[in-house]
Amino acid sequence: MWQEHTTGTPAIIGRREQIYVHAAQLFCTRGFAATSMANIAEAVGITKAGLYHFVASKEELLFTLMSFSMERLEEDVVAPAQAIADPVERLTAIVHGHLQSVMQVTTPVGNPLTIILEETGALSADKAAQIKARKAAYSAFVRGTLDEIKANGQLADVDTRMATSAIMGIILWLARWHRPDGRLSVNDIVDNLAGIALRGVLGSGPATLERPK
Amino acid sequence: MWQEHTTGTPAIIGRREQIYVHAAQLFCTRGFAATSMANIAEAVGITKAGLYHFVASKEELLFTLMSFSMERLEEDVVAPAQAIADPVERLTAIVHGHLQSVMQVTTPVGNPLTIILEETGALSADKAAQIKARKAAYSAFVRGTLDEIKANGQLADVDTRMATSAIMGIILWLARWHRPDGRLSVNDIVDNLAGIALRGVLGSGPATLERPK
DNA sequence: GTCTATAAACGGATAGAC
DNA sequence: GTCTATCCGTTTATAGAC
Repeated sequence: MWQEHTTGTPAIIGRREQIYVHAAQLFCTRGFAATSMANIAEAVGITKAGLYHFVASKEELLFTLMSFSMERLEEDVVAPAQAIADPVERLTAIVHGHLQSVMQVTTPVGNPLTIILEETGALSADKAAQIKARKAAYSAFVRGTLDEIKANGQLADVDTRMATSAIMGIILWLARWHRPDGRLSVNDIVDNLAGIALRGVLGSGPATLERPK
Repeated sequence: MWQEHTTGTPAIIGRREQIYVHAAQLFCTRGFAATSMANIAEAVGITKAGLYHFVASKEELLFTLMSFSMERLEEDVVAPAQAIADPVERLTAIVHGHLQSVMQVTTPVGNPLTIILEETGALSADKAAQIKARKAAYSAFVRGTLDEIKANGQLADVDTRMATSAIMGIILWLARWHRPDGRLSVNDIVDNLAGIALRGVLGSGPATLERPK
């Protein structure tokens, strides 16, 4: 589906794929509500009516993109990590995998597929519930792994919900700001951020930090 | 300006303040583009035309809120931290201060003043440039502090831009998910997240982390 | 599959009465 | 300071020709 993934041979992608790529970029840049179907049609190079030959509605288009995004996360990040028994190793795989996944598609507007996942407010109640449930399952997977690490005495003295939030924050913020023309390589960015996240949540002795007075 | 700040005596706040509070909450929940002036008027309890007696335009309303939000950050977080000479102490104050600031206004939709700062795309070019410049100044302040820490050999082996991003991600993600009815106290959340952020970026010996194969 | 044309509703913003 | 009424551009979505 994603144009950037095609390599070598000239990209031959159908109208449907073109629509998804351009819609995701526009939703990401301007936001869902500020993007009109006419904007998307123009980006693709067809008319608004032509666009409706492929998609039933603007909302269905967003839902399709969100579902695809969650599918990538589940298949590319969660599934491989689930095969890892050791929780510290598993957490390392999750953090690196999710960061890699975010960096894999680098557009001038960040990572559209990750960013549009925050537009659940634009979906009808039942569609929003579906996406939220899949997000909650991912979050529970991360927290469960942190719980195991804590049970093994390998976690820093932190609440596992807070640790999950911190890790998510680091990853999702990357998706917002990263641009393909950056100074650092993909691997450098992943290593830096994963290092900070893992060092932050994993215990390395009883070194506690003081709050400022 | 902010309703939650009033204590003791019954809150007597003017129309203008009511408008700001409700607009910020709506912009935060639905997004700027998805919020109509009629929505805001209804929340305040006046008509759309009545609303225009107080605000010149929808965009000016957003800009006012964003400017106020940056003012709070600069006065409540940056200014006190600038008085601290030691860079590690200063970073600790910044992280705790910013987290406290985010937690100070806790609505059922997170922290509106922080979240609406991501709507610069809805502003005209010159207004957007003003807000972006103030954000960049804050970011440079954090990174400069990290540079000093690195020069003192007290930073983990990370790029200071990446460390800034990680810290921001942790704080901004909190602003998105936190709800006032939570299980943990404000201090617990601040301490947990600040601990993770500081432990992540500060060096505690040459303990490097390996990437998964 | 893509177009022109158009329906029906909603958006920001204003005029002018009270 | 708040209202009713209204202007006018834009929006989602559809009808129907080619």
